[in-house]
Amino acid sequence: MATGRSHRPATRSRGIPEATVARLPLYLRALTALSERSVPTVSSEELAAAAGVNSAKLRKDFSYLGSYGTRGVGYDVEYLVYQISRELGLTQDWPVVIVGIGNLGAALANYGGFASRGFRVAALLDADASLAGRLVAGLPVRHIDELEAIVADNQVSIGVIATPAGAAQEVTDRLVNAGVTSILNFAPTVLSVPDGVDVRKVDLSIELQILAFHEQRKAGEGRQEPDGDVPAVMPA
Amino acid sequence: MATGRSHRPATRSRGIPEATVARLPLYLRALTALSERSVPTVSSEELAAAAGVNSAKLRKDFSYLGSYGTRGVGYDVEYLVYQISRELGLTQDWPVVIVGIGNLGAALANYGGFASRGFRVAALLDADASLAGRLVAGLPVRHIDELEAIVADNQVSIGVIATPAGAAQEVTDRLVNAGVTSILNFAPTVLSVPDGVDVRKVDLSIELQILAFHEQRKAGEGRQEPDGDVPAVMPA
DNA sequence: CCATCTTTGTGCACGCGTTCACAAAGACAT
DNA sequence: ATGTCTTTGTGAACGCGTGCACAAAGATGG
Repeated sequence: MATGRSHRPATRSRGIPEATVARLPLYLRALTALSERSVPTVSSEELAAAAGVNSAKLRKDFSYLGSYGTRGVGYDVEYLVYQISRELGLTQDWPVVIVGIGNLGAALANYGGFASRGFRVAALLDADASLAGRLVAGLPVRHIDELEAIVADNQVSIGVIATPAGAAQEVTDRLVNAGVTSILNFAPTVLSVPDGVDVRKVDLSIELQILAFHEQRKAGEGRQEPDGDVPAVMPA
Repeated sequence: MATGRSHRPATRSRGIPEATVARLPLYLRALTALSERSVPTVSSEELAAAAGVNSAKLRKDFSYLGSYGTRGVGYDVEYLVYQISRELGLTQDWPVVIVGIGNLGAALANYGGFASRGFRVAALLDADASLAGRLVAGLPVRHIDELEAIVADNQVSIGVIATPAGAAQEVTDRLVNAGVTSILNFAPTVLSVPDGVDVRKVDLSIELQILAFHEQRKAGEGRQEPDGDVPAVMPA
């Protein structure tokens, strides 16, 4: 089994650390909000508070992009919006297909955060033929068998998987075969992909489990734990 | 403005590193799949492949929980499922409320990964009164004004926010006031919470933007980039 | 033109996370 | 019982990310 690498082991793409790249969308959102309020400039301290990060970290992040600030003044909001957008590749059009139009797929199709950032939903696909033709977010749902043609015709390079876990790998294989090189996976499965294909995973229940861990710790803070205790079930 | 800390700066809760905690749900899922296939034992190598991680990392992760493996054999699947579940606090019942029953909220309510891991949806809440009473995933949608009573009556400690960004902070304040101490936030906003309250964020569009960044890098690999060039728009 | 004040950009140190590589431990065969 | 073989558990090294703290840079006022 060719187990594809899901996420690069901290590849520093063109000198920009992965951790910084992951924060750029955060800054971009905060800056967009400032821009809509016609705020001309912003200091690292203010912007950091708005984005929920440390100001030193923010300044270091920006320093990887270049020296876009003015000492004593701060950063020009519009200019920075442009620079970050360009760096993230959001100044160009990214056609995406969403596969699996259940509740989650519909939520994604309706999500305003996509269209406003250069992402264009090229098509909604589902294996359920009875869904075909129904309008979701103004787009007709199309049958999964049209996948290859749609990807080719629209030069789609990004696919979003919102199918049940069982279908995710097959959909992935078809997407990759058709030419998709980036996949956002909402299905709770580990996907195998060839080298050169990026996969990012969003798992709804994992986050909840992490919260439960910390919540348990809070609750059991005063209480005496049996801790190293042996459970009822013993190993073979 | 009291800007609440969103995520602890790598607090090592009870000796278990945060990074390890974040991977435990991954292992748990892989182990559950093995358990369903009645596989009795599994080696770190096999399990690591199934979970999509490095085997050395997996062994080190498990070593924080204790010595649950048998050298020369591997790990007992059932035993490990139990240990990880207990560590994550999934052996107990966690009532959660979901606020904002749009497409995303409905998707979350229907998501099977919750119920199967100790999470019980105590209530679905929405500000839209016309939704009240409608059944989603077998549960009636209730009005947001019932929030405080529901949280108190069911001893809810975990809240899930799937509202539009504009409503997220107000909902958060009400949840926290009512006694919720862990929040999973799907709204694209930075939430302010008092100390002692955990917030985890899932942002649908951020992941897509990170993919776009890498995709752009792939596309522009051979091409000559102007790179440090000055854009048409100049800063003030 | 000079002094002062604000805010950036970054050198440096520290700590966490990852990975390697191997000794210890146990299973299993003879 | 003894040796071999498999696989765990972990010591140690390394690299990345974070945050402090400050010098450099520029704005602003006199």
